[in-house]
Amino acid sequence: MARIQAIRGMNDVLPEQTPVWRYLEDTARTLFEQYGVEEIRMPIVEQTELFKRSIGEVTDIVEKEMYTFDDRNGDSLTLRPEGTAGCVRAGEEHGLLFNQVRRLWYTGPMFRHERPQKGRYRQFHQIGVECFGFVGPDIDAELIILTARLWQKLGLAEHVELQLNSIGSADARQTYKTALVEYLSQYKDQLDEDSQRRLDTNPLRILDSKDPKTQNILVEAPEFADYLDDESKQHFAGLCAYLDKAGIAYVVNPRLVRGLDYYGKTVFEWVTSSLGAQGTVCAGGRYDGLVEQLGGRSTPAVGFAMGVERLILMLETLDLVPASLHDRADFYICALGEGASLYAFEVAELLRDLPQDVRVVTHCGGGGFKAQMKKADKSTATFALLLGEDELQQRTITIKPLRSDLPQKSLSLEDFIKSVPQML
RNA sequence: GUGAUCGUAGCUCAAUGGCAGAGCGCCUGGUUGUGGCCCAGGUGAUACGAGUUCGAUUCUCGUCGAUCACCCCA
Repeated sequence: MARIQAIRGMNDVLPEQTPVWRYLEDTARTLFEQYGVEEIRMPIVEQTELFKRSIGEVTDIVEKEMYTFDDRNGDSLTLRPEGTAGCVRAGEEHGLLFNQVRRLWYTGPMFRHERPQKGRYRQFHQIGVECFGFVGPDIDAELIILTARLWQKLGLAEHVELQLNSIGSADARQTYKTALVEYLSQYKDQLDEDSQRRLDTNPLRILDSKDPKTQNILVEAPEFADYLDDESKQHFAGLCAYLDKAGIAYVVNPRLVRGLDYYGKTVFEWVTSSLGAQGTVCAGGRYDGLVEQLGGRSTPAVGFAMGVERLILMLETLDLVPASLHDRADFYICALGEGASLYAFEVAELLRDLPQDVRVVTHCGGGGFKAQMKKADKSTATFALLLGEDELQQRTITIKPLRSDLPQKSLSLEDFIKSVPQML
């Protein structure tokens, strides 16, 4: 009797959880509309090549974390590990990026074959925004201001910190990378194992190594700020000016780098200490080279993605989920006897006909009033409607308030329906 | 991919190399038409597979899964 289970790291979102998910999604959606950001929906599967070309061949994501398989016709396909590549592909394919500006957002599942732990799953969800065609730092600032407003709305503002950095132009990064490798190579033996490996693969990553000895060596390392190109410097200064004016606090973290190859200039992360090891809840940056790299015309771009599971985890641990989210019924209709049950359905449909989207649960499955009332209580309904022989004969409704001490009363069906708008 | 801890009822947890317990939940009754509180009764479990043993839920191994951390990342 081996039961079939969900795939490791791929979670069901149960009815108790879905209201929180919707709360987050709705809040974000409303906010995006306030900023003129349009929704786009992309497929979950893309050609493997798309991710190799955008994320970078030597990144961990591409090397060992992608769900890649051959289609029946032999094409190599991959479950998307992130949203940016697909968004660029779609925008490019449909001419959305040609000679114009765009603000786009999307949400959905992403897939990475990692070992699951708190705030990290194999199927996880992101809400992302990507903006195309804007060169200046104003759009970078706007995106950060947008996210800050989202934390405000969700009550998370006190629990997240904005970290900011500029990783400069590709040339500046290359020059710095060479200098860093040269410096670190002197101490190669003293570096931790992972950092020794990264010396060849991704030296910038060594900067945020957690190993104390490595951190010690880094104290004397060349500073990236000294290698930053003038254009990136100005861009960064411009961004900071916008943020200062908007009153948004940030920490410049010179060690902040990105795991994906396509970033340049602005990078930022919103981090929290309330989630354990997975502290990043939202991260993004500028990627001016990506569109061209994927075969399009050179187009400046900047974007970010939020980790939905991580944000929900935060809302739950910090007890910031509004209790009202779990209210899901206005009326629970109890009926005793066959005739009354038919009457109950009639009443229920009349209620649902009303213009204000009344939420009605009819009791199905029989049983006495006592059992039905228990269900009514559990249903979160504000009122129980009791229909028995008397009500059926007289075409009346007995209304019992469940969340207050007000007495129950009986009304004619017609009067009841009329009074519903005042009741809710 | 690496390491540590761990899998007992729908949920949270007990216990034992020899009949597996509780609380919550759920069902019924205490009210032939009334929820919450209370009382009584009922329901229901050792992840899967091998091994050791007279006997394994307990000991060993494997598989699957969970949790936390590393790695990586949202």
